Amino acid sequence: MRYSQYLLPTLKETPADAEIISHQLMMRGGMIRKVAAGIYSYLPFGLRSLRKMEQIIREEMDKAGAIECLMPMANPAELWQESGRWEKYGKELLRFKDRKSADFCMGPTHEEVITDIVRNTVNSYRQLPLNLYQIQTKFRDEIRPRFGLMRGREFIMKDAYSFDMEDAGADSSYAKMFQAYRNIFNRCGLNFRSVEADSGTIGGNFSHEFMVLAESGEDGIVSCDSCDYAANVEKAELVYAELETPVATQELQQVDTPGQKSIAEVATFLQLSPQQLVKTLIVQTAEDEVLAVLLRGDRELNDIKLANLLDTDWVVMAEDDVVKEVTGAPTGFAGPIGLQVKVVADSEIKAMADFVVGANGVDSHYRGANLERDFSASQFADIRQAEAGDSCPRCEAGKFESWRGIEVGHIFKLGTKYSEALNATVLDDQGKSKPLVMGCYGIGVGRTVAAAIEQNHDENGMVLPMPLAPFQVLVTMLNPKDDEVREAAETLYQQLLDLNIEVLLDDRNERPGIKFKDGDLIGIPLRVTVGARSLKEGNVELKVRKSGDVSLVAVTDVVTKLQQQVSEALTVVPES
RNA sequence: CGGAGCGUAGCGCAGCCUGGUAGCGCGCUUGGUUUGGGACCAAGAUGUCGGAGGUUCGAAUCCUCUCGCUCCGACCA
Repeated sequence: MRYSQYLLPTLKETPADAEIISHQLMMRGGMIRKVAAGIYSYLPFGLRSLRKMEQIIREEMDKAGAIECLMPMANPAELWQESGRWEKYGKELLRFKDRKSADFCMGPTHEEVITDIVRNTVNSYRQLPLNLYQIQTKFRDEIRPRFGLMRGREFIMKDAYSFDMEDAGADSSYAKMFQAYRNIFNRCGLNFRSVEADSGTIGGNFSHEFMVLAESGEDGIVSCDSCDYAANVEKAELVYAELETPVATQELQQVDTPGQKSIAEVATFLQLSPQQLVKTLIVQTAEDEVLAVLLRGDRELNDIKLANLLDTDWVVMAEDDVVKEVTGAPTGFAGPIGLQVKVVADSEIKAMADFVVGANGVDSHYRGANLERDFSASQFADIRQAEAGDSCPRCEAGKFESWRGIEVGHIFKLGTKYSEALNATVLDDQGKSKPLVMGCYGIGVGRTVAAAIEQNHDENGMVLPMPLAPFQVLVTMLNPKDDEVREAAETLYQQLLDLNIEVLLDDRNERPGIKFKDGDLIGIPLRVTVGARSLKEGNVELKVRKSGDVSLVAVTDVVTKLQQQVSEALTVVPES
């Protein structure tokens, strides 16, 4: 491709509404342009990366035995009503009517449609297992789209759905996808973790997320420093070897704490550390049940664990007036002593004695509070958020390390939730009708490219890994008006094209500074500079974008060298 | 959804408080000089000041409504 005839509108300045680095660089590098909130156009340069990502996914999915298909963006309401999600999915589901006033929605995911296909086309166990996937634009009307392609409303997703007769078969389909996903992200050259995750509202009982490690990640994850356990903090289990309640040494004593509401304030006021306090949260469940939750002062509630424990869809912090009603005090002074509502305590509380709690009165706390003697909890459980330094639940010695991650893939075992709702059954070898056991597997295509930039950039611009880079080689023709320079660059360009190397020739009539700056910004992995100075000696300059290493290479050798370096950069060492 | 902020040229912004000819930088066009890290000179083009209504002799500026966008919050007990 010739730069002079291409559309690659780079920006010198950072657009005001781009918050994170990948969004800024994708805008500045002429990859995307915003059309509306959370909705983007992919310009030619960005599309090339996207297509590469898609191709890697296709190859690995095909290799794992999945089959590509394509389902519609517009879904009829009937299917969604049948699964019950027309009501349940909420405002994220973009609904509209056709000219006959029939209800439709833009597909945010395609369980309904795929299950409909399979129930109408698959009748026998002999046709299984089956894994169908598509790469399709999804629409989810997010509350708050942000970060460019990272959380858009319209976005490209690879979604796959597996169908098996038995649970064991579904496990094997899941395992294949797990490995395919590892292969995909390895091939992209990404630093990622596969972590255990909560399956959320999609349902099912087992799930892994694939997280690209990056500071800007929206998820917290922990991984063990000595075994391969890793999990989303929403899910990460905590274990305590033995929790012995220390002997109480203090009497319960009320203390005035004027205006001291937060844990930090109370701890400072009483000259104690937050670990010596117990915080009492008043929460409400989806069913409007109000209860109190106890946590060590420095810990954070994991509301997903709590919701799972209580077998409810969600829990929220109670409103101030509810807190007042339950505790008799404004928020900030709740405590377990004398409370009339159910009390659920984090297991860790068992290991505490002589702690401080709210006294359910304005500007009042208790010191020297002790379990059983002063109050009791109806249930102890793991309900707090895991943190760095916590012990690994899977191995003896390990401690958690914590990371921020960008969720680029998520795989679920669905079970029979959708097949039962949509009556997708097949006959087994006994001639008996059985619901299919399903799994579903997603990858955010655009998000993965954004995550790759998030992980691979420097102060001058993008440093995309070779497998995702829009072009492999940039040939910079320094002075197009110099015949020798022009001819040498043109020849090189042609030779690279002949070898099927993806090359962008910067033949613009611009000053060198502009070409170098743009070259750094767009981050093509290998850059050859053809200029009069080196050419006099029969050389061109080869610069590796990532390392910044520059070397003089003879014109006669450069093609071979480039070919070698491109192919090396595309070679992935397979996982053992 | 709650809170905050912003909509002025393609991009980044000033002007608004205190109403009176719509500006700056970059980019763009033309000509010339330049050509190894975002050049210089000269001459240009470009705006429903997000939209609607109101106040006023007069509104980018004041008032009301509306639409769009961005950020923050959803761990405070």
